[in-house]
This record gives sequence, structure tokens and C-alpha cells, in this order.
Amino acid sequence: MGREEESKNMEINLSLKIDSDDDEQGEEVEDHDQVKADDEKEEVHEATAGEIEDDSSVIQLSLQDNTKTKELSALEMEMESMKEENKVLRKVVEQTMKDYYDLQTKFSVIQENNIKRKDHTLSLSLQDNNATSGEGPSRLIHEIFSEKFERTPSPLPLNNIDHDSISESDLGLSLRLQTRTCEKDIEENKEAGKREQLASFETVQNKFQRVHELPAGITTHAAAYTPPNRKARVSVRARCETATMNDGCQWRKYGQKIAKGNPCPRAYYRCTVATGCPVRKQVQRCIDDMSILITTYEGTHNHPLPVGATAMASTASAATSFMLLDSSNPNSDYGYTTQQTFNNPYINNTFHHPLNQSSNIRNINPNDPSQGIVLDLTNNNNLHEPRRFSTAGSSSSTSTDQHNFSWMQNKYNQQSSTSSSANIAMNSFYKPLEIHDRSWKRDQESNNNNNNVTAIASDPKFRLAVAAAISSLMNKESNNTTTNGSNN
DNA sequence: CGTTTTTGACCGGCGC
DNA sequence: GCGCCGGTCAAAAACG
Repeated sequence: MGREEESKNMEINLSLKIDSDDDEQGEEVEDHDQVKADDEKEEVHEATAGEIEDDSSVIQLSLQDNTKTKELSALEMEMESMKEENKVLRKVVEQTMKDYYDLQTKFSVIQENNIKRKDHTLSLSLQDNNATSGEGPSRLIHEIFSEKFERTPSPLPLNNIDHDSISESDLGLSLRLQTRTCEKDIEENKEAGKREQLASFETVQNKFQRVHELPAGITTHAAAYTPPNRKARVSVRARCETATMNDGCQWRKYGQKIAKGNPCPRAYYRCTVATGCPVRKQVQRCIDDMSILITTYEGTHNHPLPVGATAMASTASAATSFMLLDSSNPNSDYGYTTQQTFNNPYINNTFHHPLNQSSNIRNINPNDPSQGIVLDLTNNNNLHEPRRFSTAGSSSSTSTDQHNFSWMQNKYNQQSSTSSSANIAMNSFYKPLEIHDRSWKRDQESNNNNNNVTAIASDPKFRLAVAAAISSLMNKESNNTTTNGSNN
């Protein structure tokens, strides 16, 4: 801010200088003209008087004329040279201003990149193709599927996916991998970095493939970069009208708090699929957009997950794969250097949250995507106007805000009509999701040089994970449709 | 009556 | 040492 003001001042000062110079110059010119005109008048007047009064003085006067003409021409020459000098000076000032603006632009770009680097979030979007028409995400998903089935001899028994029967329109889902990194740095380290990252990714991938080959063929790379004494975490942002996002697991609410900085209460759930399952999740509305639900998962399930939960786990695995890859990037801010081992023989849906080294895990603000990995299932292009609850009540049910959402109304209806949050329709999980083709295209263009995305997108394991995630979602949806249909 | 939710109390880490 | 704050506990209430 200070710098901006300073620059404005500089600009103003400079422009004032130029103006004043111009004015002075103009005044000088005017003065010269005035002098010239006065002199001429005097000359005429004097000459006339001389002719009338004394003929002998004519020679003297003509001599005076000659000297004055010489003086005038000298003055004109001087003016010309000054004009030239003025032009040169203007050019110098213009050049300086140009340089200044160039520097300013570069500085702002650098600053932006620094912010981006700090806000190093991974965004995975599962979106509804019906929301808009477009080609970007659907093209990727098509690519993933076609490559998966045509090129990669899949060890995966993805019986839910029929290559012939699934078209992108049928699927209605698309996946977008977006990373925000310092593009300049990436460009600079284009060649070396690419090779390094790919190499390190492959190395670690191979390493963990051997250890954590999942039954479904999905490999998690998450374990490597979870610090000790810190449970893996990931935040999922999704537009959701219901109180909680259905992820296929059974959860029991054990607490609710109003966290600082967000009037929306944060709900604490623990997994009840199996006794002693250490997985917790926190659910909180986004303060900026109340339609967005931020779900933060923590820990690792000690039991096989339901299909719907597997979808989320797979997606998270894909995301954590990315994080692993990105952690090999020296530019990365992720501070993971240590390991956490898993006992889970089924699904490692370990979610990662790259914490600030000095921060305690409990200080994580789910609203703060800059603090770690975020699975963003929202359409940021169509962010609604910020909607806030009345802070009068701690519970959303007491809110009298006119922007009440159906999830608020449904909250108790659902709770009363279902014995478990897992019974909430799966549709609520991804139905509100929207597409963002424009950003996709933009990202595609801007990420042409992005090694991470390229590496991830071309990674067969990632593709498998994505495919598995989508297949699980589809399976769940079809089950739900059937269930809903039978219920109705 | 069993299960789940609610909600105030409690605990522990952290900063001042 | 104290207060703040996030997270958890557990008794009471609500629900099916």
C-alpha cells in the first residue's frame, strides 16, 4: 500500500514536473514572443519617429535594426536548441516512467508469485458437466478414461467402468487438477526441475507402491510426508446444502464449537463404522460463502471403507500423490520430511495437511486453504455473495438470517428421519458441484509449463486413482438412485 | 430402550 | 501464572 502511494506520488511529482517544465517553457516562449513583438513595435515606432524627426538618424537606426535582427535570430536559435533539449528531456522522462512502470509490474508479479507459493493448495474438482457446457474438464476425463483403457494394462478390476458404455456426458463428472505454484520459478527450472521432479516422483512412487499396493490397485503415497505426532489431514471444500457432506462413512457427532473467526459452529464427528476407528472429521461452513461446506478429515480408518468412502479416499490418495510429488520440489513449502506408517491393509485414505512447522495441529483453520491441501469441489467462478448467519445463535438452527439454506432446514429433518448421517443422499455430495471450464482452459494454458500437473496427469497411478474415485461415485450414485427410486 | 445429538464442562497447549 | 482457544468428554435430552 505504502509503495503504491509512493509510486503514485512519484507519478504525480513527475507529471507535475513535466507540466511545470512545459508551463515554464510555454511561458518562456510567450515571453520571447512578447519581447519580440514589443521590440518590433518599438522598432516601428522608433523608425517612424526617426524618419519624421531626423533623416540623419536613419543609418543609425538601420544599424540598430541589423544588430537587433541578429539578436533576434540568436534568440530564435537559442529557442530552437532549447526546444530540442526539451524534447530530449521529455524522452528521458518518458523512458524513466516506462522503466518505472515495468519495474512496478515486475514487482507486483513477483509479489503475486510469492503469495501463490504460500497459498500452495491443490485443487481437485469433481464437477457436474450438466451445469455448463464445455470441453475442458470433460476432455481431461475422457483422456483419462481413454488412456486408462487403451494404453494402460490395468491391474484394476474396475468392473464399474465400462469403457464402451461410459461417455463423458453419461458420466456427468469431470475432474480438474489445478495447482498454484510459482510459474516463473517453474519456467526457470523448466528442464532441470522437470527431470528432477519426475525422477523423484517415480522413485518415491515405486518405493511406496511396493509397500502400499491396495486391493483396488490404488496406491497411496501419502504416508511418506506426514510428520510424526501429527495426524494426516485434508480439507474438502464442497457446495453442500446439507449439514454434512456424505462421504460414505458413518459418523457420530461428539462435539460442537464456535471457532474464532467464523460465526458458524464447527462440528466434530468421529467415525463409527468400526469401533476404535481413530478417524475424525470437522465440518464447518465457509465464512466467505455459506453454501460451501469445509470438511476436514483427520486420521486413518482401521477398517475397510464403504464404496462411497472409497471414492473420497481415492480422490484424497490422488491428491496426496500430488503432494508427495510436489514435496520433492525444493520450491515447495510443504515441510514434510518424516514418515508415518499405516496398519490399514485396505484403504489408506490418509489426508494430508501441510502444516506450518511451528503451528500445532489444532490450530488449523479449515477456512484457511493456504494451510494445506484442499480438495476443492466448488466452482470458484460462481462464488455467491458472502452470506453470513446471524451471530445471535450458536447453532445454525436458531439463525433468523434471511439467507437460510435448505441444509439448515433439512438439518433436523434429516436427523430425525435418519439414524445415521450416512443415510443422507449421496446426491448431496456432488450434485451442487459445478463446472468451471473457463478456469480450466485458462489453467490449461497457464499450466503448460507446469511440471507437476503434467507429471500427475500423465501418471497412470493417478489416473487409476481418479478412475476408481469416479467409478465409486458412479456406483454410489446408481445405488442411491435405485434406493431413492424404490423409496419414492 | 438403544442410539444419536446437544451442550456445558473440562483438558491441555500456547502465547503473553 | 494466567487467559485464550481448540478439542474432547459426558450427562442430559431428543429421537426412532
